[in-house]
Amino acid sequence: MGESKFKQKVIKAVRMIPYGQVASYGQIALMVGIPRAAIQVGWILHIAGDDGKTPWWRVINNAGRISTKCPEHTPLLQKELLEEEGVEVTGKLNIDIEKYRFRPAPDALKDLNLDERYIEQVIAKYLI
DNA sequence: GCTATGACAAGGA
DNA sequence: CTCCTTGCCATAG
Repeated sequence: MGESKFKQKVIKAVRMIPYGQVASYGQIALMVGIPRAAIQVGWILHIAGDDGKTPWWRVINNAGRISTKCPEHTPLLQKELLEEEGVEVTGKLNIDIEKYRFRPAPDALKDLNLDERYIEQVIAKYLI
């Protein structure tokens, strides 16, 4: 399986999101070391997220909205999966992202091979 | 190596 | 609020 580090790290980061919490695509991109690759995160989840082990439904856009258009993984399905975990989703697919946002501990980020300076940036953006 | 493609993000109209 | 534009960058072909 000659998969890229990027893909492996995205999957790993998404699996870190706890039950009942959510992260944005940009947040995952930041966590894997490529701050502006949010759209690639969506692409990875679209292709490889549905493996039964990766909670793709816990990833939404930073505006707090469900943004999948995939016919196999519909917005309604994502809404239902989130609601099963206690995440409130409005009829217009809006979520209070700050209320449910995954705020990883700095130690957990070290598992993703990031240097300390970079971890400070991640913390500054999402943990404050 | 180049072009096209986006489950994005942020800012403007 | 919604819609559009620009910036972005990993893959696929």
